Amino acid sequence: MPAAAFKSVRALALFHDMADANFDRLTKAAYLQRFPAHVQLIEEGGAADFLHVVVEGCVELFASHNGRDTTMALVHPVSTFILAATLKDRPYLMSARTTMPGQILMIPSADIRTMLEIDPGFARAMVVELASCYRNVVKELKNQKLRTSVERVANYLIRQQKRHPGMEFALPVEKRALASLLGMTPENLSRAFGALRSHGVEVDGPMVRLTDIEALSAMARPNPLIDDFSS
Amino acid sequence: MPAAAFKSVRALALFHDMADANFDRLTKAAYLQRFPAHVQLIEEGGAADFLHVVVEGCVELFASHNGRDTTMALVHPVSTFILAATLKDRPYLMSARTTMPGQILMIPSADIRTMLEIDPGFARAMVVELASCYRNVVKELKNQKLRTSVERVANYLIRQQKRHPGMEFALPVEKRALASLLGMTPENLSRAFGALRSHGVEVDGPMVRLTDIEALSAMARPNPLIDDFSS
DNA sequence: GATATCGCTTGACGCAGATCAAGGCGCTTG
DNA sequence: CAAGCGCCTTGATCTGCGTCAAGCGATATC
Repeated sequence: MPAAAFKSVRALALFHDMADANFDRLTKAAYLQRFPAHVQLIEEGGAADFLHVVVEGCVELFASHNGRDTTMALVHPVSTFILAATLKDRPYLMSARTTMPGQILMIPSADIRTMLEIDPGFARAMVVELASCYRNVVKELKNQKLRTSVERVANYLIRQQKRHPGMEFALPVEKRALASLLGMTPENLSRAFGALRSHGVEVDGPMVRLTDIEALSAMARPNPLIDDFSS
Repeated sequence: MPAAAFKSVRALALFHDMADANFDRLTKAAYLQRFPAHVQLIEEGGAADFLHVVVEGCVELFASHNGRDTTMALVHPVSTFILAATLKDRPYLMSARTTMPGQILMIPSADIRTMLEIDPGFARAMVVELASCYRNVVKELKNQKLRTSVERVANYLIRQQKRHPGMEFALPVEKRALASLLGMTPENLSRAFGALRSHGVEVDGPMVRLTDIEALSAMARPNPLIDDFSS
């Protein structure tokens, strides 16, 4: 594995407290692979043979049922996904596909489970990581059940703005995927952007500028117990 | 703590691998309390001072935002709730109230976190427990995003039926709470029951009889990746 | 035993958001 | 450069579900 990738994975909270020897052992058994855009990495219902780490690019987690399907989350570098299935040795609950070219590190699940037994630091880090994942899904569920679609869009934009230093930022994925993540159709996302124009939202292709955060916040009513993905 | 309660808590997977001395220490610092029905135990946003265990009765987890509120989960004996907030030492994301008289064991969060450091068996069990919680919320999110309200009701009934040996069973909570859990209004839950009559669903007060599981399943389309809460 | 209260049901209505259809724009491809 | 395709937008229409309002039955209260 290239030194840069090695270093960035090592820096993850999940692997930070791990003994050096154990981390080396884990990465020796792992594969770092490049993928083009729009490649399906895992399929819902399949066996959880690998823990995946997005090193570069972006991965969309989605789920299907009865012909419908919905985006569950977007995973950005550097973070892991489908940790829980790996640990429980249970089928994946979500499928995953790349949204752009990137690099994925795949670590055999069996090695992760072994490491859990022998490295207490890793076990503790895992507890914290899983607790965070759990809380993030709970927030997403609250977001879905307690807000209208326009409110979800508005709060999404505010959250994105906070991650970016400048005045404007680019949507990280296609609008159709964003719409699905927010639990709405692409048509209604367009209309929502239109409705938010009067609250200082300017959308031009993938670029977004929020010219009046005050006004936008007043209608969006952000709530740390839903929107703060770091707590 | 009475022997019966002690034993049932000890039997939880979460505490099963823990050293005896550590479990004793944990329970010594804990409070077992009786509560009447409809008492709020914790408030969303509050500090996570205790890990709670439902020993008897039933607890409703719910969340509020902007005047709306929604039931997030129903917790039956014997299981823990708000594990993640306890571990991360972060504010609760959900409020909790009893739906009937019962007993709750409250273990100081600080003790749980200490135990995580010193008892590797506990840390491992915690990983598995959190992974299960995470997967259950993911399933709930899929349930919400991929199904109509009538489908959610139908699948809920099928799930309940599986837990009960006999021909009929009682709804575990008031219909209004059930409606909220299923992401709909009480009015629409009534109408959904009406619509399901033609699929062999007979509802009389809190009692439910499914006279034609085949027909019900045909319309509900249960899916283990959404409905199987044990995997 | 009359009355009030609460949980549930039923009907009428309105709205948010899905669906259907058409058209525009920027990209790729020959 | 033209043709074709994918993504997005806009408008028209449909519908699932929420809201509002009234009524019903069981339990509680005096």
